[in-house]
Amino acid sequence: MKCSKMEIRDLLKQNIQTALKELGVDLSLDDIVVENSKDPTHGDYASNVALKYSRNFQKPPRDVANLIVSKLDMSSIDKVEIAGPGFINFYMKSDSLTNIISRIIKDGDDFGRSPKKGIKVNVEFVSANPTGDLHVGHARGAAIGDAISRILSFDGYDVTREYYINDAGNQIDHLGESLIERYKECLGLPFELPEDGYHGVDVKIIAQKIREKYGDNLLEKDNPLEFFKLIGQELELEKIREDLKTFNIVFDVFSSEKAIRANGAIEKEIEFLKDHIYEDGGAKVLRTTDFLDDKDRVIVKSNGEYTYFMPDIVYHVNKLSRGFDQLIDVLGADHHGYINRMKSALMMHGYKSDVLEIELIQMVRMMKDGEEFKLSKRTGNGYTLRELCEDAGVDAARYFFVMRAASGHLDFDLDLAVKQSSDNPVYYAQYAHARLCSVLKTASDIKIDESGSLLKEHAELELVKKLSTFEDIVKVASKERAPYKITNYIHELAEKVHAFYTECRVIDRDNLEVTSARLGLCLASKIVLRNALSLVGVSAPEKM
RNA sequence: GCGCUUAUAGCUCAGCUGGACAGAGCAUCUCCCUCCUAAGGAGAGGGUCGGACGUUCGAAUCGUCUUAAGCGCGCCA
Repeated sequence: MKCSKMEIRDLLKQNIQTALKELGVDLSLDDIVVENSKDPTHGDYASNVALKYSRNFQKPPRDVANLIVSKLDMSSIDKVEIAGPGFINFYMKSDSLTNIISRIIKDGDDFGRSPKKGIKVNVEFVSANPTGDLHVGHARGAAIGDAISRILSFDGYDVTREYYINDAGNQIDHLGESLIERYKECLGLPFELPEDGYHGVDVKIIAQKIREKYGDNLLEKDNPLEFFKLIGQELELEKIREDLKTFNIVFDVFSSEKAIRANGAIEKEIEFLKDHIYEDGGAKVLRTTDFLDDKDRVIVKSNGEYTYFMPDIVYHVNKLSRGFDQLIDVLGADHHGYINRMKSALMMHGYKSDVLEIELIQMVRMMKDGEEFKLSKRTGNGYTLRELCEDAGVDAARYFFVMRAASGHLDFDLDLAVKQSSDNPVYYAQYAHARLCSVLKTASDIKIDESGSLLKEHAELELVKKLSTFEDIVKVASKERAPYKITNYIHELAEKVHAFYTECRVIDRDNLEVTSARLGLCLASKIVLRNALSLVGVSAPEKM
């Protein structure tokens, strides 16, 4: 038997590579494609090398395929077929497929995890202004940002989750002003909410809290606005932190714009960039068109104020100065115009354009009874993350947000998310896990066979094959920053588990050998399902 | 006007970076619990991959053009 440390696909690639070498063609492993056959009549694995490189041989693809096949090492292969225009289909010996089971059981929670790469990645997400509750748009960014972080970390990156607080802009001024008016309202004084202030009930609640905590005389302070700004923001942030915590997300770093601006950081940055800056009508403009942008960007307005872009440059430079090799910003899709200007600014610092990667998240439409809704029935305000967690549950919410490619719009079907049935993909997957746990528990007195050598039923081998692709899926999801690949995988794996469960009865007291082997498969499947679910922040219940 | 994104089954989406008859899930229709959780399984119908041209042995995938939708283009954040 071959060494089991490697995936079968990689073994086949090597096998083909050496065969080609003997035929005088040198290819790297990356040039050789071996895929899991979608169609079982095409074997377990298939390769198109003969088609792809038939030119090198100046022979028809099928002849090339024959040549390659004649040089293959057949020790782990049951049979090989040449099909269609020249595909090589591999049928593996079943033990070479099933010996992954022992490896999964041995690695447990770490199955699929890559060794540390020593690469530091900063993932910035949510970064909502502390001026109100998180809404569903933030929630999708949160779910995706956190899932990306989990996946990268599992794939061996050193990940820091960061939240950027815009606490220096005039949003906070508006918050302070609104709070003062709401505070007056609490005291029974005449009040008038500022036009561009925050009119929501949540601000009123915070005003009440402030009154309860700090008393009725706050307006007599020297600078009540500063006070309300500061306290208000603190309370808002506290709320956001709590909501994120119930959403199962914990940030490593909260960065404050104010702190980053301190000590003349902006002025120093302007000095640093001076060769790329010109004046136009009293404003300072950054020549981003020298790099990737299609338009130069104002960084200092003619009235001397900074645009939003300016401190943001400082912030990104700050992040890089903290030693990160890679920055990832998870932003709403409406920020796409922002990508090239920020990259340009970083390039002025000598960074390559791809140190910063921006994941754009498309809008979420909340659907109920087949219709879109935006507002909460209870408060009349925007529908918040907190309400979503209450209505749909954290697991369903996180799964749904992540289940589609970030670049696409998402229709969030609340009815479906709440439904406890097979239509609901979250329950489908969790149920598969719970079923496995249930079997393992019922048979806890029976020894588990980890070799997999007795597995030969179709449903068993299908499941095994699915298990063996997990490591590959993780790498792809990591590379593409694509959590939805994980949920797709979860669904496929759950499918195979359910099929196996119905087709193959596991516990048979009269046939302990087969029972043991199937228990091994159950355990391995349970482990992989759990690991996959944890990558998207969804729990794997033992019982449902 | 310029730029970005999207277009695949009635609906919501995959399609592994060019391959073998385009796949799931909902929804519709059949069938399956004397047995480890039926919150499950097996099967059926449903598509000229927005349109046109091109590159290639081979295109949903790459290129150009075109149509439609969303978004961005301010000394806004």
